Amino acid sequence: MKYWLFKSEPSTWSWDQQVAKGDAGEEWDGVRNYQARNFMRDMAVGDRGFFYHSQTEKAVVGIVEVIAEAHPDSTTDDDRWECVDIKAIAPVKTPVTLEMVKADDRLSEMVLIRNSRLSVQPVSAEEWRIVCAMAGVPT
DNA sequence: GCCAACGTTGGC
DNA sequence: GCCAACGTTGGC
Repeated sequence: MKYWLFKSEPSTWSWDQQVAKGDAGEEWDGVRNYQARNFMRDMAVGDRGFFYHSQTEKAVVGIVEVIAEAHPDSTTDDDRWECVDIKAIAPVKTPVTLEMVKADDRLSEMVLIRNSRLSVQPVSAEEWRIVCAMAGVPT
């Protein structure tokens, strides 16, 4: 099982909207970046991810699960772009802010910090465990 | 609202 | 294949 981080501006697609989709989940569409797309191609059903709000909140606010492997992005005819489907698993007890991540030396290598513009990113098992602990989420 | 970082595009 | 120009993202 692999771990990931999905970043979204809450004004475009928020955690609440994701939760409202329930177990049916939703496409993580609109990604137009090769690196992000390639990470989605690496995903398998059952992989877990953090749902991160950029811009206003800048925090991990929920846990999601991959429920469908990469497939063509329905929002474009351009066959270069693919996306996975994800569903909300649980909210975090405590949002883990960018500030908190930056303040923790163990998380200094997170892609969130090293490449802040990447919207879909891998998270190591170690990073997953640490951030879940900060968030009050059982692993 | 600004700016740095970065990815993409297009001309050569 | 290189590189300048440009657009976008996200943090501050």
